Amino acid sequence: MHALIGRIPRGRVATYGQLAALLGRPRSARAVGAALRGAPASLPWHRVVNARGGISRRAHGASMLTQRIRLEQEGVRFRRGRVVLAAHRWRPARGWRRGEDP
DNA sequence: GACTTGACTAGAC
DNA sequence: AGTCTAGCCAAGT
Repeated sequence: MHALIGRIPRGRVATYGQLAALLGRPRSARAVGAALRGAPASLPWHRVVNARGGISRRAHGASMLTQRIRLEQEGVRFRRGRVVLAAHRWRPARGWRRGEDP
């Protein structure tokens, strides 16, 4: 999971559902967020957004703004408060991860 | 090991 | 366009 998120390149974003699917659990998008909750600051957690490209709110409300700012600093463009997924969605190559394959 | 929670999503209204 | 609802299932209690 962490390894996967760590592979998201600068200036790109991935959705919770997308990451879940890449892990072979297409219905576990929420678990991705839950795992992110206690993730180390070293992870580019800010590159994970919801299916619409928006920043999901969490319990403390804060840090949503931080996420947007960090993304903008990486060159990610926003349109009406959402990431332009068409331009920034991460498209990982197939078969990069230690031998897995659907 | 049952019970609740929720950084999700897709579909309906 | 926004809001609600119902499935979902890994993490936390």
